Parts: sequence; C-alpha cells; structure tokens
Amino acid sequence: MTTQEQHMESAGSNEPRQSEGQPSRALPELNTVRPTIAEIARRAGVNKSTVSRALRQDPSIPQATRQRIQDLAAQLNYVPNASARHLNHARTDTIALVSRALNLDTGAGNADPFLVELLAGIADEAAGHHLDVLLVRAEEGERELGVYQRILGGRHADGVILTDLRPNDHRLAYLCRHRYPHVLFGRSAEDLAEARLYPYPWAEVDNRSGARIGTEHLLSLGHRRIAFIGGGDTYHWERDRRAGYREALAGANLPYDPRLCIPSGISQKDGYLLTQQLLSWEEPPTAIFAISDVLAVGVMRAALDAGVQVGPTFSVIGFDGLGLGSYLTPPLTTLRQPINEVGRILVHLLWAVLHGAPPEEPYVFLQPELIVRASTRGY
Amino acid sequence: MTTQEQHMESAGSNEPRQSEGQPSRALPELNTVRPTIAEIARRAGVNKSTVSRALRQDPSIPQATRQRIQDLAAQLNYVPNASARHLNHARTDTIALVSRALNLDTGAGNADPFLVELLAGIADEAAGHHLDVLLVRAEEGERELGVYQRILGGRHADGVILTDLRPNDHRLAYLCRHRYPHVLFGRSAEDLAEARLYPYPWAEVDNRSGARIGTEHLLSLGHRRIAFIGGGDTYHWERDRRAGYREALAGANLPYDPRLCIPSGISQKDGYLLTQQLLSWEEPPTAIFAISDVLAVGVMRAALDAGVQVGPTFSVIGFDGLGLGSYLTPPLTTLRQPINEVGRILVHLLWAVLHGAPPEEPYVFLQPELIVRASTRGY
DNA sequence: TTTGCCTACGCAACCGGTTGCGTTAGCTTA
DNA sequence: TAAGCTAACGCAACCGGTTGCGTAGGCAAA
Repeated sequence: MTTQEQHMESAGSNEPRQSEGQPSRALPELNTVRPTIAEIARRAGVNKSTVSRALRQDPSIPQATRQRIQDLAAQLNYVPNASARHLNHARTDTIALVSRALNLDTGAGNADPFLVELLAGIADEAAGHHLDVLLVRAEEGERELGVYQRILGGRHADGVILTDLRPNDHRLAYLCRHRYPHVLFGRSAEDLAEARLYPYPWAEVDNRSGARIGTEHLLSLGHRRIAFIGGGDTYHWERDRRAGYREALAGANLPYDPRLCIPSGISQKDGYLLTQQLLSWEEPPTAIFAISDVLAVGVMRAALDAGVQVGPTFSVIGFDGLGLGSYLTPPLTTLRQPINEVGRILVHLLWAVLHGAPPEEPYVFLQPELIVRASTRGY
Repeated sequence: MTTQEQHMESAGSNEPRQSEGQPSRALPELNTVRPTIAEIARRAGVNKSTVSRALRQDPSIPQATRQRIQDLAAQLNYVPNASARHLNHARTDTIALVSRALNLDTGAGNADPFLVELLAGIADEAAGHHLDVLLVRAEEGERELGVYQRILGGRHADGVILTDLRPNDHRLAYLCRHRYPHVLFGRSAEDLAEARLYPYPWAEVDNRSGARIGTEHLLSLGHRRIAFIGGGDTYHWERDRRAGYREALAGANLPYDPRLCIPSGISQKDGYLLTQQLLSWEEPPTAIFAISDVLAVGVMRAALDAGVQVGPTFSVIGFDGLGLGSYLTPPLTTLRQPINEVGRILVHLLWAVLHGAPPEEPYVFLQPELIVRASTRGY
C-alpha cells in the first residue's frame, strides 16, 4: 500500500506544467511512447524479425536469445500493437454483437435485463478464445445493413452475432452474399427450412416448446380460458412463443380464441394496461401467459390493483426466468432461459466459423426450464 | 400464421442429416476479397494516393475525379480497412468499458440490470463520436492490471472507462503512470481530495447525497429506527451511500447505531435473509434503506412473508430507480439514477481527453432523484 | 518564346509487426 | 584444407491505407 501511494504521488507530481493557469489540470500528453519491436531490436542489437520470432517462441531462435529478448520486452512493458498484427493477418480477433436492446426504452429504467446475461456469457467465452468483443447498436430501416458493412467490410470485427431475428430477415441474405461470417441468436424460419442452403450456424432457446410447456402447465391445472399477452409480430421469439401457446391449446382440443391472444409492447406498463382491460370482461380469462417476465410483473400488479388475487382463479406465468421472479408476490412461475449458456455457445459457434470448422450441428436448441411457483395454481 | 406453421413443420422434420456428405453445409470461404485502395486505383487508372485523397474529400483533387473515384468505390462496396487506418493514425477510434458485472452472479438470472442502461448511454454517445465500443470483462487480483495493459498498451482501444471504483484503487496509479487515457464511473475519494493532482475526469451519481435525501425522507415521515442494509466495504458507491445515511442521521441528531447498519451481498436473497433477521428483533426497525432496488425487492418479500405490511410501520426505500420498482407491491420508493446520461457523459469526457481537450469541469456529479411511492409512509 | 506559377497527381516512405528467403559463421566430414 | 551442412539471424517485401514532397503539364504574364 505504501508503494502504491507513492505511485499516486509521483503520478501526480509528474505533470506537464503549462501556462501557469491551472497547471495541474492539464492532461498528460497522449500518445506516450510505447516500445515497438524496432526499439527492442535496437536495444537487443538484433533485427526486428529476430525479436518478432523470439516473442512468438519461434524454435529457430535459440533459447538464450529468446529469453534475453523476452526479458527486455517485459522490462519495457512491451505489448504488441493490435492494429499492426491485424493488418498482417487479415484478421482482428474481434467479434461484434449487434443489439437493438441498446437503443430501446433506455431512458426509463426499462433496459432489457437479458442483454447483460447474454453479454456475460459472450464475454466469458470470448476471453477464453482470445477474442475481443465489440458492442454495436443496431440501426433501423435504411441504415440497418450499413452497420454490418462497416463492421465486417471495414474489418472492425471478423464476425458478428445477430440478435432479434425476424422472419424474412434481409440481414441474412446480405451477410451471406458478402460472405460475412456470422451466427444467429435466434433462427430465421426460412433458413431453418432450407438449412442445407444456409451455411451459418445459430443457437437459441426453444421458444415454441417453452411456451407449449408453460401453457400445458396451465392446462394441467385445469385452466381453460388462458390469455396470451404480448409481443408483436416482428420477431421470431414473439411468434414462436405464441405458436407454442396455440400448439398446446390444439393439443388439448381447445379452440383458439383470437380475443385471448393479445399483442402488446414489452414493458411492465403494457402488461398492466392490458390486464386491466382483460379483467373488465364479463368472463375474464382464468390464467395469463405473459410473453416475458417483465410483462408478467405488470400483469400481476394489475390483478392486485383490481382486487384479483393471483393464484387459483387467476394464474400468471411468465417467460425468461429473471432472478427477481421468485421475489414477486406471489412468486412467479416462469420458463427460465439459459441465456448465459446461449452466449457461450454463440461465441463458440462463431469461432468455429472463423476457423473454417463448421460445427457438427448446424444449430443448437436449448430447452427452457419450467419453474413452477405460486403464481400458477389449480383452478 | 399459416406460412409460419409450415416453416415450423419443416423445421421439425429437418433434423441435421450429416454423414451423408452434406455438400451444401460447407461454409463459404472466408476472407472474401474486399477491394482495397490499390484495386480502386488500378481500375481508375490513378495512384493509390489519389484514391485516398479523393475518398477523404481532399480539395486538391478536382471534383470530377473525386466523383469518379467515389462512384467506383461505392460500386465495389469499398470500406476502408480499420486496422490499416489505425496503424497510421496511432489511434483506433475505439473505447473500452471494463466491467465486473460481466462475471458476477451471471448464471442465475441475477445480472446487474444497470449495465445495460449504462451501455445504452455509452453506445449511443460513442456512435455520435464515431467510436467503437469494446466490452471487456474485468479480472481480479493479480491479473486485474493486465487487462488494461493489453487493451491500452496493445492499442485495442484508445481509452477506457473504469467502473466499480474502490478506495485506493491501484488501477488509477497504474493508468496515470502509463499515461493511459481513461475516465472513471465513480470517483476515487483520494483523488477527489487531490483533484488538482489527478488529471483524468470522472462522472458519477452523487450516492452520498442520494442516500442522505432518502434517509431524510424517512426521517421526515417520523421514522427514527432506520436500518441500512447493504453493501460491503469495497466500492465507493457502497461506502458513499452508507455515508449519506449516517449524514442524515447526524443531521437529525440521531445517534448512529452500528447494529442498524448491516453489510450484505447485493442479491435479492441477501435482502431477504437479512430482513428476516431484523424482523425477529425485539424492537425491529420501522424503516429500511436498502442500498439497491434489487436488495429492496428481497426486503419487501421478507416483510410480506413475515406478515409485516410494508407501509407506515415498516417502510422500505431502495436506490437505483429500476423500472420494475413501480410495479412492486407496494410500489417502491427509490432514488433514481440517470445512468443512461452517465454513460453519455463518460464517453463525452473520454472523447475530450483523447482529443487533448480536458473538460472545463474535472468531474460531473449527477443528482439522483427521489421518487416517492407507497413503500414509505408516515410512521 | 521564355519564365513563373499553380493545378493535379505520382512517388515513396511510413505506421508496426510478420515472414519467405538469403546469408554468414561455425562445425563436421572427406 | 576445401566442400558441405546447419544453426542463427538479417534483409526486404508486405499487409492497406496516409501523407510530405516532388513534378509534369497547362496557362498566364512578361
């Protein structure tokens, strides 16, 4: 600690003092000289190429020389310049994640809690593969594809992870056309159908199956009038969850009532407002499948405000498995997605693509796990 | 819907049938030829340098030639190679965010909801400054500084945003010593004291002031036995919030009771377990200040499970302003942090540092906003 | 016609590593 | 002792842009 504090002092007192005005507020000069391979070569009395080889453990350099150069490099805090290396290798050892969640609802504390967990998985696996991770905001409309062109065409990254897949997602055609390496978080139905024509892998949680299982859970509790709240018609995850809901109904020989399948936004507020409406019906549904836990929070709150107790006569199930679900009142039944693992897998798949080793399986489907809590009860 | 189901069906029947040779599964070749400046020059019948200048709108190239070259470039989908440009400029136009939140608790759905909002602010502002954002997992202990050495020494990024500042944070000394450009999300107390000696800017939400205001709010409601749950002694944000709590008590001439100031982890569960304990006291506190909204969720749940109604006799206040707070039962009083804005400001400050234009103010303190809801009531 | 100047562009070095190939010194072998 | 071989390292081109400086060509002024 003492030495550390000394560092602080020396760092402080070592300022370039200019113009007397606020001498100490001046920033230290940028572009500090950082040793290059040429500098090390000069000091070691050898050629650049020898240094380069020594640092990369090339066996053609004898151990003694190698050690000497490595010691020198360490002493000078040498770190190889990434851009220079990238330029040689036509490879940046960087992958990009493009996400819409970065420009959505962000001002209001409504950030998608999922992105962090996905990022954590991605960052972890990427570190293991010595990859940097670039975080990129998705654009919409005209400029959407420009993002990918910039990142991949300009070699900011070697490959990219796509999220928020849509039916007929024109990004896929674009990326394929330009041979831009990528993986998908979430499938594109068309591509799934033509799997043999679409050479890039994808991973996702089986939304359809999850929603089916969740709905079957409600059915098994005796519910027959089950509403499905949420989502638009844009993204696969929305459509697939809705499809799973309908599949379960069909499996139970229940008719599909469009009035019970209600589109919405994705915030708590949406869940709240729609549930208020539902509860005002003459014969309200006895159970609600909220397309996400976030929505479910709004649903439960609306029920409470309307004096309807969540439980046997009004069950609620969510989707995602947010940590807070178990602390709601009552605790929320949900389908937990292994998002962290999805992140890991995506990176692994992309890594394989970048190394020309397409994975054995073209895609990975992870199953969500039904977590039954008190918000769903027998009717 | 119909087309969708068709897709779904084909999806089901479309199991990967490998070992059959599967010719079409082969990945397209990587390293697709992307046009370089040399290629454009060849086609345009001019020198590389002319192309370079034309593309950068250099006035020394006449409009006609410029247009011709630009058209050609557009036609070839030319995108300049980032590494090559970086190598010239000794600048990567990339900033890095190093965060602990990426390797914390991640498996269990307990991801820090804050990171996303911060990231959104950062990504947005960075895009405005034409900066890429690199996301980096923090390491602990021995390897902690190595992360910064790699990123900054190796020029993966020009500057870095530090989070989770600690007292005597040795990262600051290290970064100063090496003149590595950076900004802090959260201050370092020592540096605040010696502001004139620490040349890099920082931004943060005024945690102390926020906690003081929150505590004063409880005091104004008549509460006198107020517990403070949360946090360890590691990070500034924890310490500062606790300091604000004590400051408010002192301001009201109330003695500080160490038993009421309880360290904890940062998950809902921690809040839950500690509150259970508190409620078993002979004379439990009448109000609880949870150091974060996430903890507050656990606190409220514990109260409910113990049959204690959150409100007049047992008030709860959180800190953060998560969107879901208003949907809890009862809605949670909290201090909202303008995290998105913090992200923006951090990028702006770092940008200024990188351009040798230190900001007028060495730091930015944002005030959290007290949002009073039903979880705090007059005692 | 010569001088002068300016426009428009070419040449080549450079950023910092990497790598194919050539070269030298030292040693072995005939 | 000369030829041959190999270990150890140097030379220089290269990755793809950028940029200082040089110069050819055209036109105006003298």
